[in-house]
Amino acid sequence: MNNDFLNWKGLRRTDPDRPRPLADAVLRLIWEEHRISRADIALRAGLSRSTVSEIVGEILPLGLVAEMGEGPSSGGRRPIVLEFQDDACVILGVEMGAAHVAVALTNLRGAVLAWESREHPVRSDPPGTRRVIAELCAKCLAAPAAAGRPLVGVGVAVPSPVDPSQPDRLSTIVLPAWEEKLGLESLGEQYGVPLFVDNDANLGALAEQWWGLEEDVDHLAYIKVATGIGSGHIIDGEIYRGATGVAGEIGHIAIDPQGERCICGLRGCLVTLVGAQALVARAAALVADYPDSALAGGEFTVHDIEDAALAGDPLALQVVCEAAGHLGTAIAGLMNLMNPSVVVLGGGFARLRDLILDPLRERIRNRTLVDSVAAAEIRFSELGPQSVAIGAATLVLKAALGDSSLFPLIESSAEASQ
Amino acid sequence: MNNDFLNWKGLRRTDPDRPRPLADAVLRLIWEEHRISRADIALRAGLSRSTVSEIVGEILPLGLVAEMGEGPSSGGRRPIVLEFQDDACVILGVEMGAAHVAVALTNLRGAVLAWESREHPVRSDPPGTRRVIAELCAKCLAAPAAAGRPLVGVGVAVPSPVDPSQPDRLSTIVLPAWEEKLGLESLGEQYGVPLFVDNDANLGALAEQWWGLEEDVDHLAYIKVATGIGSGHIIDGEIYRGATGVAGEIGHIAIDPQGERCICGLRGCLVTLVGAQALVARAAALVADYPDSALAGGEFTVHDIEDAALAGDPLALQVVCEAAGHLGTAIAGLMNLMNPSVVVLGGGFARLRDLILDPLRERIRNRTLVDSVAAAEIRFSELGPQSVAIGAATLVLKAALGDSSLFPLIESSAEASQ
DNA sequence: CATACTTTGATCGGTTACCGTACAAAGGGC
DNA sequence: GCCCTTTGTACGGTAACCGATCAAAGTATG
Repeated sequence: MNNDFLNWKGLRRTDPDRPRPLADAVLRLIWEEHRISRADIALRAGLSRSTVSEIVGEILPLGLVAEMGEGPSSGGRRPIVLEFQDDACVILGVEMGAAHVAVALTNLRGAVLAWESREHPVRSDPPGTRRVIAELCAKCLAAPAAAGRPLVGVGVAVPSPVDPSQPDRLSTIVLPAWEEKLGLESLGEQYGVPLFVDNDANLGALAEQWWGLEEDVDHLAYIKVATGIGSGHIIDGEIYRGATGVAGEIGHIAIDPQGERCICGLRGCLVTLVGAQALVARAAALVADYPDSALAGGEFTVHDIEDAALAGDPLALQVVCEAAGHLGTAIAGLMNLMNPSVVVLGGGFARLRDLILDPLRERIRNRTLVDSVAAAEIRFSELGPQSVAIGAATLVLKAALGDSSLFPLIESSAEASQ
Repeated sequence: MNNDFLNWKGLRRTDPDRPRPLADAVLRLIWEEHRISRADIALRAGLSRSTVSEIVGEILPLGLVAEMGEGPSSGGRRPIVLEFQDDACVILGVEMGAAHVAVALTNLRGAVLAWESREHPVRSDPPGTRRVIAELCAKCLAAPAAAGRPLVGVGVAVPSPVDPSQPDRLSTIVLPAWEEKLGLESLGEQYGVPLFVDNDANLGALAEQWWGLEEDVDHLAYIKVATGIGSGHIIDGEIYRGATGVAGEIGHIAIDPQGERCICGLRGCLVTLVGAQALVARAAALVADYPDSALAGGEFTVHDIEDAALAGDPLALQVVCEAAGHLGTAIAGLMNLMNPSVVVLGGGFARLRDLILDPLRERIRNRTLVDSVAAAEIRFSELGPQSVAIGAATLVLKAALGDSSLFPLIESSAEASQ
């Protein structure tokens, strides 16, 4: 509640320092529709045509929207088509993983224009990580696709909970060496753009919601199964962070009280059954029963197990299906509580796709009481390993579409208007 | 997303049919502050004094706010104190339980002015239930405290998921005899007021958030343990319903895969370990080991177990503590996923209070990985058995404070202004 | 106790951002 | 060729905010 009564039910005092309150809404509508005429804007937004004309007149010089000839007549004068210029600006999305850094340069439609990635001990080396990030960002901005295009902002995905009220503060538990400080302000200052930070799983969820689905979905869960297990949530169209920014910890949900002991001190957490180490251990334990397996006799990693499963190896399939079943139990619990309409699976484990889909679906069907919960769609990430970095860029785009003053001014906007 | 781009980040077109957009915000502020001067409103709301004066001039004749003399001077002219008239109107809150109906008549501050309750086979007898509801509502409105006070609206809590988009539709699974129709429109029409419907656990959560806590809490979970187990959630200050209105089903979360078989067809759901039947069965199974127990030799109900536990009976304590442990496991999972700042326990089981608090807290501490998750406060319902009905009334109040045109006009508003 | 300064609340003119109406341009259909 | 539509623009009107000003009624200060 606090001081937000002005926003109660969308009411808001007209902001005096920024021009025309509805301009942002119109700009966003044009973004959503890609190409739209003034008359259609008026129709869709419930504004009068005169107002829309005026607003568009103010928006055009920003260079984000251009008039692109005329559209087909529907029995009268042919409309002037306004088109959002997806490539007017670029955005940097940074992913900090546990052991790597990746940077994506995107346009205003989530398309990746440049991609840089490097292994790095992020956990233990904060200053080096900051240097690597700066370097990869510079490399991306030097790409030909970025030439002459101004930067909107930098989004950063961190492998740590992010408190909405203190975005620059990191959790001591997950990243103790960082001493609670992200320390990337200089990155934004260097380019003169704002910096946005959020949790990696949340940004994966954001990316999947914005770019991975055809339909508009307001309730989405993104589950990343790799070394660890994380999940991010979109609720009512917004990233869900919870009271202290730690929502979505699915990794330590109890699956089996008689199970293995977990690093968190308990037994039978999901990570003890589905994490990378768990899969390797399980396969090693079963290898005696499958002497013909491709994994028999030698060291192997999760990656090897996944490859073997995709090749049809019985041992790998056994391990993978068991894990999928456990994952299904956890996802069912998540669905019962959060009731998403789509669950997106990402991370290395999602490579297996059809191999794990059936055991997953069956377990979920069994464990969800209400039909409409079970009706949620289970699908795999369309963005793959880039989803988190793209999500970081999307965070910036989302902010700019909500407050168009964040968009940089574009000089050469005269040539665009035909 | 849909058509809501006008509400994107609080932007909204000025609504032409209703006067003065910010009037609602000012009215709500006065409600929040109880007593406040015009100057303080301007300060708190960031409006100019002239605007506030004008708005208050329009609000006063509604009868919801009255000038109550002057307050203390702070070095200048003494302010005129505006006071929200909590008793200007009344609200009906209806609770439909599995086997009973209860109706609360409240004022505009959640105080219960009249209370009617009756056992009734709600599940199997829709028409009879509707009659009982109408009867109890009439009884409440006939109470002296309601004399001359206009009704704002009727809120109804149903023991069934409620789809936000179709509030009048009931789930076939939970209440098959109702054939998906609530059929209470006539109740609202009879009094000429709007009808609001939501899930009972959600409304319990709403009531606890609005009236049960001293501080403002935006993330709250309400867990009701009685015959069954339900949970309702407040997220970012709003009732959380999920994509299809089924969020918060905590009862069938998996606790023990080797546990008892559940009506949902699985093993080890929370209800098989903590529900009323589960407690009775567990006590019956242990009664041989406790020949001196008050429960030995004879039939008993959950209520008896609770009473015995409160009296210090070892058998009952054993049963109750085990159940609290299981409940703690489920709550820990919920906290990891939803990250609330307060968890409120309601229902009959919450009577045990201190008896279950320790095993509950311990289990939660063990099962929550992140400190800030575990830092959530666990407390017991302050509203007790009335919480759901009060929540139903609160739903109406919340709607009216968001759209003051829902408040009825009050005739005798002249006498109030001193 | 008179004076200066504060604080509150009301009044009034000004501004902004919207609307509706009117109109010109440019099309389709009979 | 005529009439009717549709699009985009121009212009006056209006609702809802602000700032400045002022009267009323208090406190602080000499």
